[in-house]
Amino acid sequence: MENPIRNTGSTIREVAEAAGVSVASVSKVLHGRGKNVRVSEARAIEIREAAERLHYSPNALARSLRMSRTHSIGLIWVQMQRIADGPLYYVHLLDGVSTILFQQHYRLTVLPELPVHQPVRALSDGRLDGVIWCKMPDDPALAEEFKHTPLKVVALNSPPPSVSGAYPSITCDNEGGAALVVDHLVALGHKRILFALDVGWEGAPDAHARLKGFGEAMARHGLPFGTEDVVVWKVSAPPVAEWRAANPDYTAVFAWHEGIAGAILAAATRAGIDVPGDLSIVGFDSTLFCESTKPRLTAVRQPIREMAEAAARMLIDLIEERPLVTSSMTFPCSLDVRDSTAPPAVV
Amino acid sequence: MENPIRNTGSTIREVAEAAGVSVASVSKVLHGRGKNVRVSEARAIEIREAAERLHYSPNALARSLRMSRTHSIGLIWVQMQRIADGPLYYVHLLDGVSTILFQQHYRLTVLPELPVHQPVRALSDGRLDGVIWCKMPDDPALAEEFKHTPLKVVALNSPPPSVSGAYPSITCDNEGGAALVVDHLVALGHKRILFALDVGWEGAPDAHARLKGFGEAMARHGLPFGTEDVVVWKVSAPPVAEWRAANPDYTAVFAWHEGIAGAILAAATRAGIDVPGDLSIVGFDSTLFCESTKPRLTAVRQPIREMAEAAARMLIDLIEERPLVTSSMTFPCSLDVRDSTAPPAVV
DNA sequence: ATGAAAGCGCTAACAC
DNA sequence: GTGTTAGCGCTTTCAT
Repeated sequence: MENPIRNTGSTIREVAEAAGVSVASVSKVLHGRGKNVRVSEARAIEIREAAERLHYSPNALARSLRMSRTHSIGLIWVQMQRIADGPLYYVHLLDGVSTILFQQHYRLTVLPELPVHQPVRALSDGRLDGVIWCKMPDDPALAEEFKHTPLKVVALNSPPPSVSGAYPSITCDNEGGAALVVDHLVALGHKRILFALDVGWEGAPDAHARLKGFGEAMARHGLPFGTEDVVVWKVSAPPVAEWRAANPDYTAVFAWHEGIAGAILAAATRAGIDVPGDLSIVGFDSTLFCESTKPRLTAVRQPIREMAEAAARMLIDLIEERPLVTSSMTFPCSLDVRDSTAPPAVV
Repeated sequence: MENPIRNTGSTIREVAEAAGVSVASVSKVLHGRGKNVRVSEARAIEIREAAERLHYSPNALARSLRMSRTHSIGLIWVQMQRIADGPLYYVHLLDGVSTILFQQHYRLTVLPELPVHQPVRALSDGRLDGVIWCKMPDDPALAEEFKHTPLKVVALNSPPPSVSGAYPSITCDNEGGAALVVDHLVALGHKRILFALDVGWEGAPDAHARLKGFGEAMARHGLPFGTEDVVVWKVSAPPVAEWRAANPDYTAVFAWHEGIAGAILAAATRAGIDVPGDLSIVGFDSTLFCESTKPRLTAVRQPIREMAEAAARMLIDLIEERPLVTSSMTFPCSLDVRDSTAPPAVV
């Protein structure tokens, strides 16, 4: 490209020429920078007029290059896919993040994909002042990358970093949330409960934490729980009928997220299994989706909006070099009991 | 800021020095630019090694400044507010736009707010290659601004620009969608139908188009329709009970979007009005929300995801200066009949 | 109060 | 093949 097409209007230099002054004065008047530059009111007026006449629009790229500051932050949510079709987790997340960001005059760039090779380095290309990284894996390779970049990060819904204090981290109490489910089901009279993961997400830290909390709560109630009680099913076709036929003693299913819970519910209904009469189903992430199923899904609610807001605030503090109040926060979960759970049928 | 903190790692110059070559060679090897520069394989290897050693990360800002190209596009959806709580229109929109963008290696910046004064100029600051502008008003002041900026725009769900060919425009057939509603209600036996707008959105072009289509369809069926059949209600508290008491002859309500439809439904239920027995209710934008109400809402579906994808494709064509196939597209709507409409009670 | 000039990191034309 | 250099548009120091 020999003559790169200008994608901005006129430049500060053109304004300076039109007004018969130096670029320094224009910069001072139009953007209030350059504290050693003093401009008389008469000149200032001429400058503003010239800028108006030329439809001047400052080039933010040039400014950012100079200042090493973009006022844009990135939101990383790998595997987000079709957010409208799946769990509404990401929607609430986006809501919370954007609320704070815009109110603080930051821009939001969404990054649903990352280069597999050296993602941190790729992010450190100057365009972003910082990133909110959702479900960041606790990967030593990433930690190594962080050492060589000044990129600011806060982790959201990620496992605690193995190097303590490596980056601030915001999570919900996944284990406590899982315990809530067990307590609820046990109180209803359930004794044998299946835990369902979905293909492609088996390694998700959230999933692990929920499974862990589940196992511990079962133990606390003196109930048996082992690897045979965990399945990994495809959201597109959970083999509920087959599983049911082979395992008639289970009376409840706890799905690690509400999307797979919905899929299991649908499959059960198709197979003629009554929910909650024959089988209780619970999900994680209580969203609009849980209201739209039939029956409505009992689910754990994590305060994702508040968590996202906290993450955004923390990141801005980090960027603007304000001291951090806490370097990590854990939010409690609660349980929204709806219509997909009931006492087990008396056998 | 005297010593702006570098927010990127090492520079191309440092790599050049480390490898004992010129910056031109580094640029060529690392980014494949500079077609007049040829580099031997041996040198290339040294350069790559040096870059690795220094954890080099190219500065995208500098590159963009030089190239006048950022590979970022903006999505303008003013008044988006809490997307998770309201109609899911914006979620599907985001879904469609991001799908195409990421697949074409563009980044997405979301802009839920715009400066009231000279928004176009503010957008033309070099950071965005183009924008998808949702519900852009047909404002002469905007048109004037567009004349002085090279910013690429495609309008989504906006009225056709008064200056023809000013910018590509993508809409759904709002009038046809409204007609679908009337046809459905009339077929059920309804004769007197209320049209509901909501406070703050009375001026929305979409709302107008739907109202227009509604009136025309009523006329086509030989049914009366006038200003007395249109109300502007607050989503937070639609006065359904009062209206009902004063106007017992209406048997159906057509709300211009599903959010207000849901609010009307809730208010009716609270007032002891049976839906659809006493009153049928229809909304516009058939989303997950319509599945979550009780009864489920009959609503017009606009293919917003496809529209958003088309807008993104068009914008990229514009930016990359490929000839445009069409400068405007209108997508047809359909009607999702659910449980909130039924024949009117026989009086 | 004002201007000249250096430089942020990069690309590409041009010279050798 | 390879290096030199002139910008992209801006901020800021330093001289006047």
